[in-house]
Amino acid sequence: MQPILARSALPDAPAQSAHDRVYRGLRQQVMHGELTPGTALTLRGIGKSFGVSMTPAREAVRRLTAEGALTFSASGRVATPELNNERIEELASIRALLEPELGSRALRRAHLALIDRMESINEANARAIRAQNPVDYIRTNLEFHRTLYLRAQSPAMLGLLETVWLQLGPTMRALYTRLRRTAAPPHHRLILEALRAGDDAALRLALRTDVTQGLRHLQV
Amino acid sequence: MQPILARSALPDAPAQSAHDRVYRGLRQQVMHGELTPGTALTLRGIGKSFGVSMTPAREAVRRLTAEGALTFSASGRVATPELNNERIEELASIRALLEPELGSRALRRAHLALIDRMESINEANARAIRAQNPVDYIRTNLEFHRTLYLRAQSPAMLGLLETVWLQLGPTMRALYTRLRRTAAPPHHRLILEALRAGDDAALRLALRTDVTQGLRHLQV
DNA sequence: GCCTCGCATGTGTGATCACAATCCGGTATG
DNA sequence: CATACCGGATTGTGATCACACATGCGAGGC
Repeated sequence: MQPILARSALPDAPAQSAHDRVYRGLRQQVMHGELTPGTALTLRGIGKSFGVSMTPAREAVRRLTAEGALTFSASGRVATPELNNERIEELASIRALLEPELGSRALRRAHLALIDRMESINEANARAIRAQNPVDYIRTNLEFHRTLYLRAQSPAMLGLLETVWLQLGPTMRALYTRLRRTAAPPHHRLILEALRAGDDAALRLALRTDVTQGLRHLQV
Repeated sequence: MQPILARSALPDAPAQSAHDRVYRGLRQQVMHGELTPGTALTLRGIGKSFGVSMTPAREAVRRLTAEGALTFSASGRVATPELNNERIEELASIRALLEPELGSRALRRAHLALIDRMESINEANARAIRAQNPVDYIRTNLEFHRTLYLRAQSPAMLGLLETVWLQLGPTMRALYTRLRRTAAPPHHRLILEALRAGDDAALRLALRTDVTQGLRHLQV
């Protein structure tokens, strides 16, 4: 069964140029944790794997480094970021700040169909866990949150949040393989219950703990 | 007298390549309100004004559009963003979310020298108002806030905030010329007082009102 | 006088190239 | 056996070019 995917927020619309295809492709690889921290990339390599020259690859990389999805070494070499604990905690606290706010804004507009959709994504998330598939797990987990936040009608805030997700992508992948979850994240149920009850305070709390819980047990 | 300027947070350090010079130059022009909303730019024009070819200009523009400092029209034309009221309010609410948090984090580490520095920047801000100089006004105003937030030791959060400032740059310029302030922003005094008193709640409130006040009276 | 069509100009895009810096092998040396 | 060194291969950078397309101005028609 095909999971229902909510469209991403940042890249607004169609716009199919070569560098844009490369950008979206790389962005997805990073955000969904297909790359582990410290993975080295080369412009020529990126270009070849997307069937384009260096020029569009360079532009895509510029965009992604601007969003923190990739880092430049001093000599201009590009790689996925290796975050220290301090930075991870800071990014987690930003999530803990933004996500309850987005959830709260979405709450007023959340109708039953949305909750059903989230429920279905959450089941796909549980399947990914059973299948020990880290990429699917990360993807469906973010999908779950994004589906809610899209209802907040706050594109700028969602864009900022996706930037944070992007920075955490490779780290989340490394984290996942380290602790090998076997059960679904318990807070997703709480989020859904709070949504159904229309309880703002409970929703904020559930989102906050879901975010901090996932990243707390990390010792790099 | 030369105002004391706190270094920006995002572009970490030295790194002097051609595209980086262009990036920093454009970024400053946008953030400080040297460009009004809707100003059209061309890659060749940018390149010429910085003495480089199109290539570095293109990369700088990509970075800046990724941060929301510039927008692409459908045909790839680049211009400073023209924000609608909805977007302005959203960005203001993001500032109202992030800035009290950053201020609160800085409060614990704020010593007297920092407050003195902010006082001095605030005087420069008042001078810019008397001189009817919008760019200096915006620059010193942001400098005032950034000087405080740098103490929060939260580079990722400050980076996100600067992205928001960047998006608001041209709009703040347009706003400034519309309402022609004649007095210093009243909330800066409250911020300084809360800092001196070490009062977290008062500081959060003062920052929040300073941010929302400045952008509330805007009807585009 | 106003609108429409068409062409000249301007503009972004992507490919290619030359170049300098960096990295990474192996080899020689202590 | 470990370490320093050297040279070839790899990599990012910036310039330049050809091309397709959008834009806008001017001429012609209504």
